[in-house]
Amino acid sequence: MRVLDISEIVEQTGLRPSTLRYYEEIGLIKSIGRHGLRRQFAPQTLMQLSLIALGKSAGFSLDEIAGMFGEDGQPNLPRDDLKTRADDLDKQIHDLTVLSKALRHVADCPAPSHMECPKFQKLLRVVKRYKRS
Amino acid sequence: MRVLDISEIVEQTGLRPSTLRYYEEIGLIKSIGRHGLRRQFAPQTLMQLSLIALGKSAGFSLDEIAGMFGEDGQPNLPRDDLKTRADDLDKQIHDLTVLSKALRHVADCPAPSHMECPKFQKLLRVVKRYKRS
DNA sequence: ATACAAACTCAAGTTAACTTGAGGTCAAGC
DNA sequence: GCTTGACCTCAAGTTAACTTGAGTTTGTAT
Repeated sequence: MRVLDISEIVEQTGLRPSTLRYYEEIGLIKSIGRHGLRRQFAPQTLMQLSLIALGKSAGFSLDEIAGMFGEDGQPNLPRDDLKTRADDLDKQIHDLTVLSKALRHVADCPAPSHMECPKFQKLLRVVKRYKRS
Repeated sequence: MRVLDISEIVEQTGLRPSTLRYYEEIGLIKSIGRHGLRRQFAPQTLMQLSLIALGKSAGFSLDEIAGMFGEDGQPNLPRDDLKTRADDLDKQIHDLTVLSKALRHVADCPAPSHMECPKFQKLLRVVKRYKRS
């Protein structure tokens, strides 16, 4: 199993070295050993970093993400938690879709001010109803 | 036009008073006057706060959101900016959708460890290809 | 053997978005 | 007219997620 230098990880992920060291410090990833001072990473780490990036973009905190990996670095979560998280995500996706549509509409709306546009007002009402639930 | 006390805003939005004062401090919202010491808000503020919440959940910073309102508190953005933002959102929606699907799949997957599941591996590859673009 | 680039450590600094706390003020009810 | 509770101000503290910087240590190339 090939080992990766921190610079290779940097290159492949676009993350900064300081970020990787920080991730290791908080236990989010682990280096597999050292070559002199230099950290060596397992190739699997790249996959972990993909998942971490994905999780972050989904709005999870690093702490939460850390909880999604087992001691071995393999993804590991009880099924119910996973479903709950997926539900949260779907909710967020719905939010974002509303917002995206709102923005696109506003961009094309001929009404002099957005608040005068009935479609925009309707979107706001939808948001409000949704947020209350 | 009725005015709203901070407590009414708190009740209707679920935000904390300190948050509202903070939002006012940074110029995100404006109070319309005072009753003694107490801030009075226009009803329109509730709509603004809806948009702010939506923007936040979409990953915008308060600074960015502040830039989306005109001096009068009406939404206000150049069309190109709006479209760019909508494109960003769609990208993020795509991300989240991938993640949601991944989570649901993992929750139901019979493979002993997730990494052994071909579907999971495919998802990771998709993520990776996507992130590179 | 020497130089050097690339890592390293460790403490301290940074930014966003709030929260907390101590002490002050006021409108309304008794 | 006095109390009280809801607000207020202002400075300082908090958390997450990193970044920066100063000084140190190598493995590799000359």
